[in-house]
Amino acid sequence: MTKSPVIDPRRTLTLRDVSEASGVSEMTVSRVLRNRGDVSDATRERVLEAARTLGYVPNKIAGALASQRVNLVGVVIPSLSNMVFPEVMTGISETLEDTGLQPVVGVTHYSPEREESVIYEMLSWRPSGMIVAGLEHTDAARAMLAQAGIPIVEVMDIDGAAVDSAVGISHYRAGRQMADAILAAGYRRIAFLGTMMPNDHRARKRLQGFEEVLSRTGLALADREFYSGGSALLKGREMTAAVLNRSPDVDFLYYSNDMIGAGGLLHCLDRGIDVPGKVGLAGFNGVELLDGLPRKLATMDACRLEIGRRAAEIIAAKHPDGIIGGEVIELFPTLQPGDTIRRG
Amino acid sequence: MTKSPVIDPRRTLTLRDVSEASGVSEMTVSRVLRNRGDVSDATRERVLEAARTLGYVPNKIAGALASQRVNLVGVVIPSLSNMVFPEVMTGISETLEDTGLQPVVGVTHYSPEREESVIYEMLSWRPSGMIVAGLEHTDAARAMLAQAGIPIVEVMDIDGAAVDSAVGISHYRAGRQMADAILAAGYRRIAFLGTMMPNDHRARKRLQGFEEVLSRTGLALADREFYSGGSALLKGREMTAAVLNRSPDVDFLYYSNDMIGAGGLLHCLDRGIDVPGKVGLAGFNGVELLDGLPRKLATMDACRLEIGRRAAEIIAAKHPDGIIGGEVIELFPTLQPGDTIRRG
DNA sequence: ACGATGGCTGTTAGCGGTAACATAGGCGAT
DNA sequence: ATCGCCTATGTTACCGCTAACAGCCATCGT
Repeated sequence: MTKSPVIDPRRTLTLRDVSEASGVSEMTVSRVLRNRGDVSDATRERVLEAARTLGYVPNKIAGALASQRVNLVGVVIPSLSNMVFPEVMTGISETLEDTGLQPVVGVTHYSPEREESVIYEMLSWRPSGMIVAGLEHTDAARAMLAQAGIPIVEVMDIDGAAVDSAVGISHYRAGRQMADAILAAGYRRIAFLGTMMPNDHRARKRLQGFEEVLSRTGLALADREFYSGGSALLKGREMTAAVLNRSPDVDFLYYSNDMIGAGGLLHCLDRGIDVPGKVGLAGFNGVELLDGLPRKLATMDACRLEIGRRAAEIIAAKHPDGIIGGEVIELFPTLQPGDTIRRG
Repeated sequence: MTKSPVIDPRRTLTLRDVSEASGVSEMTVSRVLRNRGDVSDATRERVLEAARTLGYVPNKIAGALASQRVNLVGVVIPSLSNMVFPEVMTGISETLEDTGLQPVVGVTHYSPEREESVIYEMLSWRPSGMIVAGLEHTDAARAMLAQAGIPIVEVMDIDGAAVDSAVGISHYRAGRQMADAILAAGYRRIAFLGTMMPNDHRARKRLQGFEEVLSRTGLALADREFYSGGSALLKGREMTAAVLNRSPDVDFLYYSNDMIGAGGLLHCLDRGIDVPGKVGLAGFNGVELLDGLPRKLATMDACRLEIGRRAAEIIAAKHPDGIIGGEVIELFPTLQPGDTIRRG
């Protein structure tokens, strides 16, 4: 607006302002503020002093455009409201901390279309890398990621084809493993309780692995119950009540996540049901919340922190020039039997 | 690197590529992609087709620099791992959704220094607005925010001086209100259990209000216990056990958040303590987790969703030219007595 | 027929930095 | 003194896009 030479006191400052205030060229100021190249101590002091008193904040937009370098890493996750993704974020942040890279979060609410648009939006800021939850994306999203020319890490899941790198666990195998443990403990009439969401591919894969093991033993799920939305703990209670009413003879409840599992556990204890004698329970995730429950729910930890760390390491690794990528890192969750499965 | 005229197939695309592929000027392409200005339908189609087949993703860095407009809103919060801030985020996202603005999250881990650096980092991207949790900041951070020339909204708390606008509740008053309710129910030997963190100013203010009411009635806290880190639910149990051992005659436990309150409640129920007859309990926040507990913990909701919404509305409101700002919106939490305070 | 009008497209000049190169001294070795 | 070389600083040319303005052409009223 103001093209007049009159100095607008509310105009935001530029390098030129600092340069004039300290009597050196803009380039020198730039060098001081980025700690790059040789600058004499006297000059450095003068510049820093000027920048400080003016309250100069550099414009990274201009800097990024000129240098073709952006210190941002896009992180695309389905949700922030269940404990799992925040913990992945923690792992990412920790690891990125001393690399100068900064995570930027986008949330998709489990919608593929939203995911596509979030990815598009993020790529338009030309980040140095992208971390995306899951392997399932729209074709357009996959194409954009593949073309972006930056490291891409798909996290949480490794059952499928990755665009570039991947870090996660096999949910399919996790489901099988839990089924094995449950069968080994002698349970036979097993019910599944989980989310309705058709786009929660990881829960789907766990269930698939789980059912495969059952059917190979000549069994099938005795009952199943789905939910969506609401307080997971409360939903867990309600679903459990529904299942136990409908199928009084079930002897095991397999939940797609720990939160509803915890609700189910509380319900069983309320009803005075013998856990794990009459009914066993298991969840998934290994959330620390469980530590405070009256009885420890059987679960499998999803290696969330570790996944975040490893993903960030891949992004931060300066694959100098030749972008290598294409790593797939499988982590192995451990079964935590807790107190809700009969001990062999 | 490649200054040669040879086309690098991995070079990222620019407007020029789309312009050449569709036979119109860059400017026209830009207009099509932004839906701005008049473009004939035929041209529009041709451009969109070209952009789609090439897989062009605009460079917002260049766009932002040229237009001096950035569709980002910085959101600075202490943590993602307790349910409260994600819910504020939800309110913000919802409201920003149809404004073209996009939230960018930064996490401070309750450290003022980290907060300062996160704010600096964010301002250097020249966002359209900033939403920052709390009113307590370093002098430098406050100065940067004040000088930024964009709307600033400080959220959660209104007990103090705002840089620009503020949306939140009075935690001081919330503490007083809870104390009134507890005293009214006849409890007299009251203990406080809360976080150690010196930078959780809101918990501090609640406690301050709480103690003021007690002391005005000639009472003082019968005991107090602090924690930091770890599973809040478990910590709640442990702290509660410690307090009940040390001070067997307390008749009320006031927790600084619902999560430890829930742990405390579970502990009391385990021990078969008469709640709320012998011992009453109350927390703070109104997290939906509580709905699934065996007994509903008394709490006060912190209006988190609403705070997020109102803050985003202030940012999104196109205060055309004349930046008005300076609004302070106080919300009023409601006391939810639940089942853990004796009913008068 | 003619300027006025309006729809559509192109041209020019930056936005605020940084890479790359150029330059001015100062100093020791020859 | 001459040269080379290093240190400290300045100059120039963009990065990829958009605001602002300048054309051009068909249509329209008179």
